[in-house]
Amino acid sequence: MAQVKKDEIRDRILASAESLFAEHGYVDTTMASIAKLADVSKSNIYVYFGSKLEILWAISDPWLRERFDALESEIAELPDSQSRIERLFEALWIDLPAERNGFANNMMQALSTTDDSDGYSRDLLAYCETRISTLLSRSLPAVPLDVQAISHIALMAFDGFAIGQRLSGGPDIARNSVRAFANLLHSDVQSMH
Amino acid sequence: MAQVKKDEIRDRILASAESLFAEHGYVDTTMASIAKLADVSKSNIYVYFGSKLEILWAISDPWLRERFDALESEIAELPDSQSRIERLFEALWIDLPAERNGFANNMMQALSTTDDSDGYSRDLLAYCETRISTLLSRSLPAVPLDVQAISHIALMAFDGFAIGQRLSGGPDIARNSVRAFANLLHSDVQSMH
DNA sequence: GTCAATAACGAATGACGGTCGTTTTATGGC
DNA sequence: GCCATAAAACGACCGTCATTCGTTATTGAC
Repeated sequence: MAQVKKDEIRDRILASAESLFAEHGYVDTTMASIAKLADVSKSNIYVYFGSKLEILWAISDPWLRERFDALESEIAELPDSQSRIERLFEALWIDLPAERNGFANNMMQALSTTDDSDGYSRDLLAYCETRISTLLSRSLPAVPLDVQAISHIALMAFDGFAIGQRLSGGPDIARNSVRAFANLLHSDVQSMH
Repeated sequence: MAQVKKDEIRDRILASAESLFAEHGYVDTTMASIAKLADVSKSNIYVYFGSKLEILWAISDPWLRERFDALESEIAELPDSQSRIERLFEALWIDLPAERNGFANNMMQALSTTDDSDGYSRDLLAYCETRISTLLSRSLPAVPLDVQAISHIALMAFDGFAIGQRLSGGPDIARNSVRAFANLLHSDVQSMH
């Protein structure tokens, strides 16, 4: 009995925001620029999304889920424990933080400035941690150690790598970290046999 | 030959900002409120500091250095490797992120939103990583593993714990992470003997 | 005491996220 | 096909904030 929200407009807003967030970062992207690129009035964006932050999560959520799905398939193909673990942390600490011009850093901007009032963030992070736990369990030949705690550390470090992406000294350090951590886990599990 | 900057004014500005950042967080603290509490005009703050961000670093820098000094003394007193390592990660992942109402999160806000143009951040982070490396080397009974890489991971995870402080599920998870990681390192080094 | 450099100030300025009042448009009942 | 209406869409506007500007007041050297 009235006009109805169009998926196409919603998608245009998301595509516009995604592109601009990736290029300039979350804080340096204005609602005006999102509106302009989407060819929609600024105020109309608020018909589709409650806030700028909500747009960010609407982009981040499916992106992360998709990346974890892809990673799960990829890891399942790998033959041995060592390579599975290494691939897991490589994806989490190198590939994901670098993807789409460091898009993950936008999530860190949001997480660090948000006042927890968004249930969003907590849920999404919890989801990620669960996925990491599953991947880790499947990657190891045996599961003697506290997988949940290790997964938590891995996720916390992901935050750091996401932020550090444009700062900390190049990809070499990250690569060493991946190798060192994988070795640590691997040798620990080995020693239990 | 002219009026001169007064240390007392500078200190008042820093004290005011420190208190407000701790209470409301970096983004929710306004220059106006800093000025008011310091009993200084807003514009005069810019005589002493180039920007709001510069104030944050002027507070963070000595704070971190002092905390590392204190931690170093504290760890030196501990009798065995296991307790030294645990204390190190407890300080880094629990105490420091919680201190002063989550002040470390303000640094994360700054790091994630800054455009690297500040050499500040990079230097300070490098400094922290060096301190962690030293502490880690001194805590372990032997140093077979890649201490630098492990320190890097520890610092990256610090970022995550600093952000997660107000989000992630309570202190229990962090405490488990500390224990799990300490065990991991400890048993790894042990196995080398 | 005078001079010049600059600390200190109050009043702008420009951007930004978000809201408001109004207009336009799609839709379902007739 | 037409009307009533709810909601999408819009442009103007608001409040807030970091930062800058033009001016005044203070200081130390001579």
